[in-house]
Amino acid sequence: MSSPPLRHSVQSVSRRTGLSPHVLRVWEKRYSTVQPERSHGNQRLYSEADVERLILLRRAIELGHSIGTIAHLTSPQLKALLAKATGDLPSAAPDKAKHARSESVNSRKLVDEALRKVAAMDVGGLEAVFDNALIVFGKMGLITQLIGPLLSEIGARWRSGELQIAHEHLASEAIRSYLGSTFRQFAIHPSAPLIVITTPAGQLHDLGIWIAGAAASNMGWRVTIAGASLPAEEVVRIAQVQEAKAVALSIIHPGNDPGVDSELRRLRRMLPASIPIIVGGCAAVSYRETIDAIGARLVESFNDFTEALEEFRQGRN
Amino acid sequence: MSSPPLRHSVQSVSRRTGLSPHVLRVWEKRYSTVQPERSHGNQRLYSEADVERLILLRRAIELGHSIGTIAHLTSPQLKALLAKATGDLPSAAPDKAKHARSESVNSRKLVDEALRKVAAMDVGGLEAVFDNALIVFGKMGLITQLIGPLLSEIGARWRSGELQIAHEHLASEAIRSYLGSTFRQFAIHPSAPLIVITTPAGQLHDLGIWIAGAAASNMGWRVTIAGASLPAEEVVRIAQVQEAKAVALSIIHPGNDPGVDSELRRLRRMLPASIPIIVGGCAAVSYRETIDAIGARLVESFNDFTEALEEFRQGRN
DNA sequence: TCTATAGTGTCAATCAATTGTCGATATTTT
DNA sequence: AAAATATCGACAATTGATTGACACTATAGA
Repeated sequence: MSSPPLRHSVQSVSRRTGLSPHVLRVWEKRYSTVQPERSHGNQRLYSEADVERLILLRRAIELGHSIGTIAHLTSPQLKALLAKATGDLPSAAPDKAKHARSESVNSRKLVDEALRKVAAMDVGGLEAVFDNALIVFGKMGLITQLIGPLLSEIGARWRSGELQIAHEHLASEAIRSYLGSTFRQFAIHPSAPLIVITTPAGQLHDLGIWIAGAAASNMGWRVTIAGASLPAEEVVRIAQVQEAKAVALSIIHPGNDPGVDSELRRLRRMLPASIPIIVGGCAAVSYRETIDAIGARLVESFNDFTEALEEFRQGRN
Repeated sequence: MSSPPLRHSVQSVSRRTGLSPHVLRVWEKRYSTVQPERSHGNQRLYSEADVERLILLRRAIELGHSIGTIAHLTSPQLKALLAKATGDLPSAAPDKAKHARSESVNSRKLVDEALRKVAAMDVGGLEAVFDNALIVFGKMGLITQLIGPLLSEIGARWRSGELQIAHEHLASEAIRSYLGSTFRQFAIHPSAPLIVITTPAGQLHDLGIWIAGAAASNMGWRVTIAGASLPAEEVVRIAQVQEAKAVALSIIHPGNDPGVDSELRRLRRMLPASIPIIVGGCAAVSYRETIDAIGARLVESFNDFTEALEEFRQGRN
């Protein structure tokens, strides 16, 4: 009741929407996109609803629509439009898009921009790029379209000597901290299914954990990040105590570590059969045989992972 | 009650908030942002709550809001505002923060409670304890009075077999993510001094990094977390590119690693003389000789660390 | 193929409001 | 005595509003 409506200044709306103050004003004038109140001194005061509407418009434009054709739509209509273009099918291929071009172009641009920030060791700038991507692509898109490709690129350039370890470390920490604070909505229902995420013992690169965690959290799961290099029996302990609905492993680095095979087998042996195991990460395919043998779910892409989550969510409720 | 409520001078508030004394005063005059008590001689005495509120305002401004439009908001409203801008999925958590039950919460009790949560692998509960401590003790107190002791306890109980690796991992991840999201909200002025924090090559336990980072951030520094196990030359590279005012190393685990000595020496050799090196962590004392030899600053306690930061802050401006 | 036109984003100029900084001087703290 | 703070008023810098112009793009039509 006591909530006097929060108002936003042009500048902050610009940050949140990624639209320049100029554009905000000119849209208002030409299309009456939103009509913010005015302050005593005639400055615009946007409501939260205004901001949300502007974000919707921004996303629609990102998909190739032109402002003139969508400015008059109501917010629900805009949402429907966006849902049709993206969310509807997680197949993530808006192929119908006469404008499919724009999406990949923008994603590519953002990755390049992020790479430049990494090369310049500009952590703040990198986070700004993430912020922008978050507006345009949403949380899931941020991961699939920006962070994923970015990591591959960094890896490639590191191998080619173009970037040093320091760059890789900085980027990792920035991504980890960004994901951590973004998907830290731990206030999720206690009834939500819970997933334990880790890497097999011996695996140090833990970035995959955070990416998977962010994705799962975004799908409405409670997430327990169990840290890296955890022996099977410890993973089992956690999963049991927390009554996890699934366990996910991220395998990134070495593609031929026999230790990983045995860890996978041990894990399957010790974990209650009702708890499925999901294995992903760029090196995961190398262990396909073992994964199949123990009946785990190999996910080879992001969509795979989200589908697996969907599938196991109802699982044994 | 017995403890006199801590009050802060303009100077220290200025450093912690990144707002100049001038701004603090003029805000107070124009917008009544906070109304600190006055000393006998009419000097301002800010409470911890005042500081936190100022930090909230600072962050809101960082996000593009103008002081005039937000100065009158209550602190919870400010938090809501910030949540909107960052999380974008805010409405989910209408904080059950009725912890108003300020029964004599002492730190010992909180540590015990936290330990119970860790033993029960209740990550959410652990974070709730952190939240609680944050309110009662403030950021610094959270670290010194809860997280520090908690880590020692966990370590002790792990050695005694009472807790397993899994517990330690869970707690580590929880702490890391909590600290990360708490202190990454700072995007302090570009003019603030910057510190690079890392561990010497070979050091894997990186929790100390996060604790130091949270502390430094709380003292008004910009923080670059450079990740763990970074070779000296990479640290140097980062420090130079980012024009760091200091470099901090956390040494936790092995007390007698000759590699650490040589890394320290290499670091000192390669780093510009104007950039001081701070070394801390529970195993740091073991390297006292080397630390002294290279003229680095050994910090043996939390207060030491904050003092060192004070000292180097003005450093070579 | 070329051109006209509509749709868009950006810019410049100007005025007004907002906000940060400074100087002068008196007082307090160390 | 030196350093830090308080107060007040003045001033400078930044930001925002408004208007009109301009440049770029795509497309319809000649």
